[in-house]
Amino acid sequence: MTPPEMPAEHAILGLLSLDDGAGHGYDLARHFGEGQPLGGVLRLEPGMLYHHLKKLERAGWLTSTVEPQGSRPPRQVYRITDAGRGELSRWLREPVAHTREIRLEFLVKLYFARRFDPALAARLIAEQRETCERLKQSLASQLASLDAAEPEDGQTFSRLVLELRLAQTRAAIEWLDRAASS
Amino acid sequence: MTPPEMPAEHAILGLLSLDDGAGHGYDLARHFGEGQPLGGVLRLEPGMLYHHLKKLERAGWLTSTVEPQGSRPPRQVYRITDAGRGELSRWLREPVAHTREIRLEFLVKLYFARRFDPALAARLIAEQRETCERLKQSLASQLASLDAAEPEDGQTFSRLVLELRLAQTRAAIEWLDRAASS
DNA sequence: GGGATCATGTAACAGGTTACATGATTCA
DNA sequence: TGAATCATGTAACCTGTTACATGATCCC
Repeated sequence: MTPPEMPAEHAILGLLSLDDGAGHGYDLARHFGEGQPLGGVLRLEPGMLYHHLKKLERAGWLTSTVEPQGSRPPRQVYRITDAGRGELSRWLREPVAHTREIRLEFLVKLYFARRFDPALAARLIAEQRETCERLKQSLASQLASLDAAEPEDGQTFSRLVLELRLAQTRAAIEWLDRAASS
Repeated sequence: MTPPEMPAEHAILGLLSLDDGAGHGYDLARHFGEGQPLGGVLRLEPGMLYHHLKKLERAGWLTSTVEPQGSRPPRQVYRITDAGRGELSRWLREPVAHTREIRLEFLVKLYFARRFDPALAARLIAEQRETCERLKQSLASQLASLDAAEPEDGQTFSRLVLELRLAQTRAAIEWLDRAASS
């Protein structure tokens, strides 16, 4: 489970959890459109949304029932399970491992953490900051050992790569500090 | 062709172009391993590499011939075509559209631009800087219009999203400025 | 009557990841 | 004898994108 951790599926769990634990596809879809705060971070087309709902049900994190609507087409109503709530809160407590995941997955975590509980959001931000700080140290030491070795072909390029990562990580840390005080 | 532009395939074109225009899969694979400068940016498993080689041949950017080796297994030798060289140089002159693409695609472009011609690298960096600068202005104005509107629910979160993008874009610009002078 | 909205999907395709298959040869 | 290297791939699986299919109802 190290690589992606699927932010889309956790976002669905989060929305259902905020919304009394239940909802249907069409309703959830609105949150992932333009103009919506979540839509500014994570775009989800209807096709993928329905796909994720089925996957979450297979995983035991949702259950579904059909609700006839009379005139309207019947709704497939999904309800989050205890296992689903457990998975959601586990996910909300873990910072992301890589700087590149901050743009998408961390922002989604932050969105829900803030809505659930400001203290949870504060802890998440603090732990993400620590993770980034460790990464920064690691990158800095890699840079130092590059400088210590004798100059090789391609060494200038490798330094540029490390410097870019370092710059992005530093920017993330500064942003996290501002995020902590809002 | 707007979204990905497949850096892996252009990297293969670039390697062949540097290496007298021809090479075989196993040989190319070494450049994408650990310790190699390109491998620090773009990891390519053998399976995907051979897949890309066939795709590039279908596109007319490579041709292939079989070279028997006597004792060793025969090699499939790929040679870059004029169309392939054209595509490569087109790609090398275009900056990437989004900040998130700098980490992978722009770095690959930069790697080859530097090896082909320092002047090409300098132009690429300058154009990428302009693209980032335009992005920065756009983000800044989006932020300003958010602040001008009356406070809504979720507006704080949307501001955080924009501030993160702005911070990452600013960091990229500063890095590009350092890259220009090395 | 015609378009937007409600509501749920399927199909086709593109791309990536991991693991495995094959089989000879060179080297410790 | 056994591991690493040379050399090329296939298979299964997952994620994601785009477009389309269906059919009713509400509102102008």
